[in-house]
Amino acid sequence: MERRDLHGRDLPGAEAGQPDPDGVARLAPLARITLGTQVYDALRDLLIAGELAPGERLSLRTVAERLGTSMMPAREAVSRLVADEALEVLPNRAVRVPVITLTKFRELTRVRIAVEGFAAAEAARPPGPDELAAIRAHDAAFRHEVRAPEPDLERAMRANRDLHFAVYAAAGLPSLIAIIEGLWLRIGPVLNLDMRSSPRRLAEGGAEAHHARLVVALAAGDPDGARAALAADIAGSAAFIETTGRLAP
Amino acid sequence: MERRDLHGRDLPGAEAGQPDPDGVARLAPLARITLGTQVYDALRDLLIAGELAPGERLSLRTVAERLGTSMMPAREAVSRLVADEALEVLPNRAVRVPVITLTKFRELTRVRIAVEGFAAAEAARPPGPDELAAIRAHDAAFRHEVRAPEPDLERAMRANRDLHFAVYAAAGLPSLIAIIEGLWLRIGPVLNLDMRSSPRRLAEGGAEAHHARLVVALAAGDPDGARAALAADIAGSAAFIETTGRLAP
DNA sequence: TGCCGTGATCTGTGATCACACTTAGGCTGG
DNA sequence: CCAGCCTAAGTGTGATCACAGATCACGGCA
Repeated sequence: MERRDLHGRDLPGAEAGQPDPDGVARLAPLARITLGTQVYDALRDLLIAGELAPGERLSLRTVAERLGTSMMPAREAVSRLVADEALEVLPNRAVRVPVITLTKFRELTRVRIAVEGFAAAEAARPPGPDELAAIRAHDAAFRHEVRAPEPDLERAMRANRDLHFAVYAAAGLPSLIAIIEGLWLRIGPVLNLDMRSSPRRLAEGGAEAHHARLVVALAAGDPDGARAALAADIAGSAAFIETTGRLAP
Repeated sequence: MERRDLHGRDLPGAEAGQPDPDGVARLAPLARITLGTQVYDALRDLLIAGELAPGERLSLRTVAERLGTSMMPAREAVSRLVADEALEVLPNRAVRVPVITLTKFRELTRVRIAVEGFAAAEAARPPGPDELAAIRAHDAAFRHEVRAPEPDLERAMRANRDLHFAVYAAAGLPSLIAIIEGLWLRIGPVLNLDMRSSPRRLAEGGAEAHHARLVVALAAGDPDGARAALAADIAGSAAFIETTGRLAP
């Protein structure tokens, strides 16, 4: 779903099998992967997966030691996450994952509906055949996981995420994807934490139906339908989160 | 326009005049302003103002020395700006202002129209009286500056920026403002650099007329009208930039 | 018993040093 | 005269040290 998700550098393609005419020409420039970036990705995954609860405090030294590096890469990673508002520094200089208030959550939801809805609409005019195929695959994976007698929450949420970002990728606007990733980074903790606490609700929110409508609209090249379906999906999960009442006032 | 723009800490309000009953109670917590943040703000202003040309290279040591700090705050500032995609590190580890390609510019423009257009629509339902007054003031300042016999480019662009962000602030969605600031940070260099090279074009782009329509729509509580006016404004200035042909293919 | 000073400990911030790597310029050898 | 290497200056990255400020628990005073 994301440009750094492979957690490694681009394969230089130097398999050294049979010699390749102008093989060097197809060498991609090595992806710069610094320690700071690796720490950033690690913390980022923890946040999106909801493994860091809102309000939980972080320590640069602890993070550094846990990941086997010095304090410097941890510093860079944390300061980047603070810039993304995925972490915050209290006036005491303490670093923690932000506690989202109810009003802030609603605000983020409105912004998500606008931005992600726009992305879905753009994806619908029209998506390429392989993009549509990828979307359908993630949709099927999500449906299969949710309908299973023993649903694997982890896989279901990943399928949901992959489905969403496959749609956004089909919009062909990379800068929009970066924006959406920033939004997910901020709602990830509350969203996935609550989901984790009550797994079966995953199926009840109507996500399955929304996804189905979304795929149909995309395949039909119907921007407004795609936007509406995605907005309903977001609104549905947001409403569920609000019912859990775990948000600060 | 922005939460850090004052470049200083909140006045503690301790004037030590006549004693104030529970005066300590009204002390606001001091705003945390680190050196790294100050460097970040300084570079940020340079970028938005177009004083750093696309392709221009930066050196941590140079920045640090110029601002009278050690290398550390410069590192933090630059890494944050890289995270915002307002700067980029080449595979050579060199840091420079990104050169925007024509396709990238068009993509950013489409995203801007969607996001900022949404903000304008939200601002129109309806803006508070003082918000509307602020918007009108910035609009008047811009018009006055553009119509002057000897237009001050600097002031005109600042009035334009203040007008836009006053509208976005009226939408009441802080996270949306942060997103838009990130977008402006990336188009700032190309936009303001080209504007600077041909000052008089400022008046020709029709910005004045678009602003007028925008203000009317906002006052009338007409979301669609506001969105359309703002979209036309963005599209107009983008079209002008493209005609200068300074963008990389 | 309740409260406030006080110490050790831990926090983020900034400075400084070490290192691998890139780049540009001058020199040498043809 | 030109191509080649090769040194020297400059780059970002990472580690380590120093320090002011915050936190928390213990112990003594009221």
